[in-house]
This record gives sequence, structure tokens and C-alpha cells, in this order.
Amino acid sequence: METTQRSDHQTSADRRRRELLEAADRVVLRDGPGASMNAIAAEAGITKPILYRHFGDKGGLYAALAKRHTDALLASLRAALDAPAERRERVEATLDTYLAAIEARPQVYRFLMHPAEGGPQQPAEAGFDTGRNSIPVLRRMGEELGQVIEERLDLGPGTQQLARMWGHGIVGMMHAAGDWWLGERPCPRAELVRALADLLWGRLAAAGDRVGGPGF
Amino acid sequence: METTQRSDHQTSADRRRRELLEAADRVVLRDGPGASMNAIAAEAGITKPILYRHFGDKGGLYAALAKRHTDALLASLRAALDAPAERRERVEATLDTYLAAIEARPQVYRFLMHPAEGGPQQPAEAGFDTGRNSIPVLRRMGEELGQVIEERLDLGPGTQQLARMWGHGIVGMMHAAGDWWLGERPCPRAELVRALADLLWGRLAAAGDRVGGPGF
DNA sequence: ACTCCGAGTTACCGCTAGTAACATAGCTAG
DNA sequence: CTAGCTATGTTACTAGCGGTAACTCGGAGT
Repeated sequence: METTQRSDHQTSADRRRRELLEAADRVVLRDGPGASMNAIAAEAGITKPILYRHFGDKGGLYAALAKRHTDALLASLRAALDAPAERRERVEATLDTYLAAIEARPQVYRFLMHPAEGGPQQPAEAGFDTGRNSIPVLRRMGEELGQVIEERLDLGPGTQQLARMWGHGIVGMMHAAGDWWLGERPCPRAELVRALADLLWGRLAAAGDRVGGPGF
Repeated sequence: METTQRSDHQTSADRRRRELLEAADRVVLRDGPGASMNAIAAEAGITKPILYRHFGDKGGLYAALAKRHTDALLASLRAALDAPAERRERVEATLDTYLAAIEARPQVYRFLMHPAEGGPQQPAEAGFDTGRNSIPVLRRMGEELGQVIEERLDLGPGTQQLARMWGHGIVGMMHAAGDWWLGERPCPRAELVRALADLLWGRLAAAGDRVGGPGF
């Protein structure tokens, strides 16, 4: 019964891992991204070294935790992006999906956008990866959106690079506007969706100058 | 001679403060945002409690440090934005100014975009300010750009809110695209500037569908 | 019965942010 | 000249963090 035993063992380890992840999730959602390994271990009913055996270090745990949520968010975004509708509608649906997600679970959002933390010891070796500190979920979203744009649109020569730049740019726009909106709540969601879609549709370039200028 | 004395005292304290800030700057530029108070104090040739007397806590020091760089960056952006030229030219100049800044001093950029750190003790009191963790320099840039847009453009009713949303959105676009570009360096700066300006000019909406779709 | 292996624990290390208590210079008042 | 006050600086400490070494325990294999 080797297979059965090995399978049992595997599932046992996997189940443990999932239990730990769920405990970590609870703590992170309660205490924010500053949750300590001690607190997570306590919530899971065990002690620190077990966490380290399973996840290596805090970064590993956070990465595993972030991957779950990121995958879920990306799946729903992809669904909105792949809907059979006009381009403008799909863009609005995608924006709305993202904003609805961060609105519904702001703690998750906050955790996802704050994973690196720069740890206490940052040995400054590895040659200063300048862009390494970017938020992983944003990078992934940007890459995926860039791919979708490249697949769908005909942008002439240099399509691929243009699509990637746009992907990252649009994701950044969505993120920054969403973050500000989530903090100040100045208007309903639909209004922000419309405003951002309008921005992407070139209304900035089309707008007329103001008549009575700023300095008299 | 009370006034003179007090004045001397003031300038002395201010000079000290500036010296400390410059030392902190050096250390942060060398060690990244994870620079410790001990290291900064050593670089300044003094010990920790003095730093705390001057800046309260690490957040205070970082805020003071960030304010300097943020002010400088905002000033140069404002200059690009206020140039007497066509709108498209000004937008491109502003994008280029930002990208040139982060390209020229990536460590400063990295520090500015990573100030909060969430610290070890995040008491979770104060009711979970959902949006509080946003990067301050981005918020400031978004607000200022929103104001400029509001002053300059005629967007009909609801101009103010629309301008703010656009301000934060555009800044986020610039930031995310710049971050990705700084990490991968896939093309010269001017190309990214053009791509982002094209995006803002509605080329996404105007682009034609690809003929040979993705799935054959 | 003996061994091995994985799960788990206690107890520690080195580091951090931040602070209390003590020491020292220089100026002002009596 | 001495007493006191204020600013400036130090040493020595606390509490908590991420991370690890070394030990303990229970159950499978031969």
C-alpha cells in the first residue's frame, strides 16, 4: 500500500499547509500586513518553526497567501475581459470588477498591495534590483492585460511592446484611482468607472480649454 | 539679546536638523529603505536618541526625508506642466520629466515609493484607514495634477471630481508604467513617453480589432 | 526490540525601534 | 563665584521581531 500511504502523507501535508494558510489568512485579515509569525502560529495552534518548515520564510508564506487571492482576482478580471461585448463595455466591466473587489474586501486589497515590507535585513546584495519592489499582483495584472491587448488589437508595428506598456499603464491607472477612491469615497463606483473609461477613450485630449483661465 | 540668542539657537537646531537629514539621505541612498536608525545615527556621527529628539520616530524622519525629494520632484513636474506649449507637448514633457527623474536616481525613487513600511507594531486601532497606506508622493502628485486639470480644462458639470479622478488615474498610469520600465528597460524613454501619451489620446479606443483572432 | 523519520517543542541569536537615566557644556541670575 | 537651567549628548536598557539549533516524542519498517 505504498501509493495509499504516500498519498495519505501527501494529502496530510497538503491539508496541514492549507490549514496554516487559512489561519494566516485570518490573522492577516485581522491584524493587517504587519501580522507576526508568532501570531499566525498561535492562531494555527502551533509554533513558529513549523511555519518555517512549510513556507521557508515570511516572504514564502506571504507569497503563498498572495497567490491565492491574486489568482482569484485575476480569474474574475479575465472573465470580465473575455465577455462577448463591445470593447468599451468590456473595459468598463473590467474596471468595475476590480473596483468591486477592492471595495468588498479592503483588507485583502491592503494586504495584496503591501507584501514586500522590505524586511529588517535587506543585505543590499544581489545588485539592487531596481524594479523588484513593485507590487507583484500589479505586475501580473499588467502583464496579463498587455497580453490580452496584444492578442486583440491591431496596433501596427511594435504592437507587442506597445501593448505591454499600455497594460501596465492601464493597470496602474486603475490601481491608483481605485486606491484614492477607496480612501475618500467621493462618488459611487459607477461614476469612477465611467470617468476612467472616458479617460481611456481620449476625452482628455478632446476636452476644450477653459475660457476664464486660472490667472484671471 | 534675547532675540539674537533665540535666533542663534533656532539656526543651530535647524542646521543640525539639516545635517541629520543629509546623513540620513546618504544612508538611505546607500542601504535602501530598510536603513536602520542606528546606521543613520552612526553616519551622522551621533547616537540614536538625538535622532528621536529631532524627528520623533522613524516615520517622522522618513516623512521629513520624503518631503524634500517630493517637493523637488513636484517642482520639476510643475515646470513641465506649466510650459507654454500645446497640450500634447506638455503632457509628453511631464511624462518625460517624471521618467527621467526616476531613471536618474532610482534609489531615491525606490525610497519614495516605499515609505510606510507598516512598521512592526501596527496596533490595528484607529479603525483600519483603508486607504491610508497609499504612497504619499503619489497622492500628492495625483491631487496636484487633478487641480491643474480642473483649472485648465472645461469638462462640463462635475469637472472637479472628474479632474481629480483623472489626476490620480494618470499619475498611477505613469507610475506603474515607469516602474515596470525601470525594471525591464525594454525600450528608450521617448518610446514609453509616446506610448503613454498615445494611450491618453484615445488610441486604445481607436485601434482596430485584430483580423486573425487569438484562437486561430 | 531497535531504528529511523517526521512533527513539534523550548530556548535561543541577532537584529530592530524606541526609551529612561545619567553626564556634560554654556549661558543667566543672584 | 556659585547656583541653576537648558540643550546636547551618552550608555544601557526594554520589548518584540524574523529566524534557527537542538532536543523530544510517537508511530512505521525490518
